[in-house]
Parts: sequence; C-alpha cells; structure tokens
Amino acid sequence: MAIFALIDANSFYASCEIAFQPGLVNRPVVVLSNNDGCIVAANAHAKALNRYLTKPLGSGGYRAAQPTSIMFQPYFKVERLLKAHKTKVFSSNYELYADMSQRLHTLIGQFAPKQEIYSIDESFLDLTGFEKHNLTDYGQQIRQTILRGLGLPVAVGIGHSKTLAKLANHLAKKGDFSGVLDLTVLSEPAINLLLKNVAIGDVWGIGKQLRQQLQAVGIHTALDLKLADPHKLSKRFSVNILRSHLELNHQACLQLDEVDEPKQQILRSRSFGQAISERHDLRQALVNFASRAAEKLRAQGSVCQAVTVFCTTNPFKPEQGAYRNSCSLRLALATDDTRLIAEQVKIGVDKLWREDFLYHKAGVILSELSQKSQQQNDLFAPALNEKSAQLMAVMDQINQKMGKHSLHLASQDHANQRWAMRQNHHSPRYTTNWQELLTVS
DNA sequence: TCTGGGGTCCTAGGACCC
DNA sequence: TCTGGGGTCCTAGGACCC
Repeated sequence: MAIFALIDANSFYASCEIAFQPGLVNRPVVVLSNNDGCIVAANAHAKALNRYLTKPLGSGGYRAAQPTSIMFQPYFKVERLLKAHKTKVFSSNYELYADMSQRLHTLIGQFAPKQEIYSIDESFLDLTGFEKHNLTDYGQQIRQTILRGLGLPVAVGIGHSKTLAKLANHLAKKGDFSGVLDLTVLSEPAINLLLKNVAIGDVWGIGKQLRQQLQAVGIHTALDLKLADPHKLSKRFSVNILRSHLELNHQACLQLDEVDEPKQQILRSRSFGQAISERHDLRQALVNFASRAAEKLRAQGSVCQAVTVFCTTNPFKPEQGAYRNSCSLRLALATDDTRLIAEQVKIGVDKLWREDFLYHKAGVILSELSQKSQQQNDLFAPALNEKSAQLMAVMDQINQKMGKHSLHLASQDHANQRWAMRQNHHSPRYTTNWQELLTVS
C-alpha cells in the first residue's frame, strides 16, 4: 500500500521572520499581504487574539455573532487590537520567504527518494516501502533536522493517500501529537474517531461552496464523507468529491507529482499603493507587470501567444464608480520578447481605458504558452528574431546580477512610480542581499 | 487613509460538423 | 406538412488550493 507524508511549515511567513529575530518567539507576530493590505500569516500567539474578534450580526439579526479569525482580516481593522497586544507586524518579504522555501524543500528531499514540492511551504514525500521503520520517529527526525537547519517549526502527517496525509498534518499541528501523526499504524476505529472531529470544510479540496452543499445532505465531518454512499455522491457531486471519499478510505487516487511542469499561464497583478487616474500611469504599471511576467516566461523556457490585460476600480468603494474590464490580444507568432509583449499591453490599455474612474488594481496574463524549443516558424508571420533572444538573455543576466530593473524598458520609468506598493514594515532580505545580512552584536 | 496574489482543474454551454 | 441527434472542440466562469 502506498504511504504518503506531508511536511508543512507552521505559519511559514511568520516563522521565517521569527527565525531571524528569535526574541519574537513569545510575542504575537503577523505578516501582511502586498500593500500591507490584510493579514496572510500569524503565529499561534497572534491567532490567540481571535477570541477578541466577533463577526457582526447578519442584517436580519437572526444569526448569532460568531468568533472569527484574524487571518485575512484587513490590517486597518485590527491594527489597534494588534498594537494593544504588542504584536510585531511585518510587510511581506517574498525574497526572504522564497529563499527559505528552497532551503526547506532541499532538507525535506533528503528523507525520501521521491518528493513533490506542493507549495511554498509544503512537500509530499513518498514513503512507500518505509513501513518497517517507525514512521513517527522518522517524522520527528525530519522536524528536528529542519528546526536545527533553518529554525522553522514543521508538522508531519502520514497516511495511505495524499488526502489522509494532509488530514494527519492538520491534526498533528493541533496539539496532542508533538507535531507528527502517522495514521498508517492506527486501527480503523481509532482513525474514525479522529475523522469524526474534523469538520468537512477542513478536508483537502472542500471549500466554502462544497461544504455548504455537503452539509445540506447531512455530511458534516470527514468521517461522514468517508462513510457516505459513493453512488449517491457521484450522482450529486463532481468527480472530486468521489475522489476525496475514496482517498479517505485509504485508496490513493492522487499520485505524487514529481516533475515541475511549466506553468500554463503566467499572471502578474497588483493593487496600487495609490489609485491611478491617468492613462500614462496605468500604462506604466502594466508595462512593468508585463516585464516581470515575461521574465518568468523566459525563466521556464516558454513563449506565449496570448496577452490579456485587465483593470478594476476599488470593489470596496462602489460609490467612486465601478468599472472592470479585460482585453485579450493574440500575437501572430508566440514570443518571449518583453518589447513585443509590452506593445500588446499598450494596445490593451488603450482599449480598456475609460476616463473618470479611479483604478485600483490591474494585471497582465500571459497564456497559450508553449515551449520555445519546440517553436515553429510561421509562413505568414515575421521570422523569429535571433537578436531578440540575445537581447532578452543579456537583460535577464544583468538584472539577475545587478538587481531587478537594472535594465528595463524606458516606458517602465522605474524612478517615478506613483502607484508603487505600500510596505511600511519590511524586514531585511537576510539571505539574498549582501547589504542586508543579519548583524550580531 | 488603509481590504493580496498566483495558480489549476472541472463543467456547462455554445459553435460547429456530419 | 413534417425540421434530428450525436459528437468534438473551445471558452468563460466557478471552485478550489496555498
């Protein structure tokens, strides 16, 4: 029988910050999204502040106020609460988190021949054939290695399917298991007892909508889904639910995905630090996004044939006027040249632009991607330009060596960006920038 | 004043074909 | 007068994930 492990860092972004400022370990710590918009990571001390929050009553007043979570709360709404409890607040420092993530996955990978890097802070391992080891001890070894090597706390969940490994990981974080839970050695009644206490919405793949639909047919816990009649499930729901049902019954439907497939679309979007009211600024912002997207495109060796541009006003301020629109453009020949993509973006901006709106967010999507190495010339399109490839390669090299945006298009106008992100609580890039190394006094 | 960003997969429905 | 049915492909939108 297959055995999967899921290793997952506890509140990863917050833990990365604490790793470099260990004095914070007993204080609430939160990390904010771009623009210091809302809370995207919180350590246990910060999550404990949940008890001070309650959801407002529904408009009918019939629903009881429920405690809610500080996760994903807009920062300005909880700023006072956080301050009152001496919370350390960080803007997101993705350069640091990405570097820590690489180190984390490298360490995890040493514990099994097959690894799937599932997200910035999660890896699956294939532990099939490791049955003769004590896998709980093995999980503890993984935890110790990562704690010693990176100062990051992780939890380890083990089961006969990915869904069960996820679920075990979820339970391992909760307390009674010292960070490691191996379901493969538990009896069926013992497992069922655990599943009975997992809400259906906490099962991997069940979001808000499906949770409500499942609850409506009497499925409230992971155990309910495990014991449900598969025929009834497949009549009423999509194949995903049936798959979850099987996976909860120890039948692995999802395999380990070892190879890192190239992305099928590349998206770069941002909310602006300050709303945009001039076409020139929107164009400048979108050309900047296009430039970053094109870098990512080249980094995975792809070319794109479609460019989509979108923009929207602030959905939280409809009184300022609401407008959102998008525009897709196709290129005659797929490309990875920043200049050609930027050209399309400018055309898109002119199509989308309406006077008298305050633009709050915009983005660029590159799609219809294919591998550059397999690209064919089109009889009716301009021939592939070798100089373009050389120029882009030089641009990428210089920017990698000298820092982002060292070399950019004039229309990006890098010194003068009124719409740039707000980031008032940024920590140093300890591991990726010589100017920002940790100093020890 | 201040509300994130980047992805994948699935499905329904329309266009089109024979 | 009577006006089918089945298949494929594509796209938009919804739902989910972290």
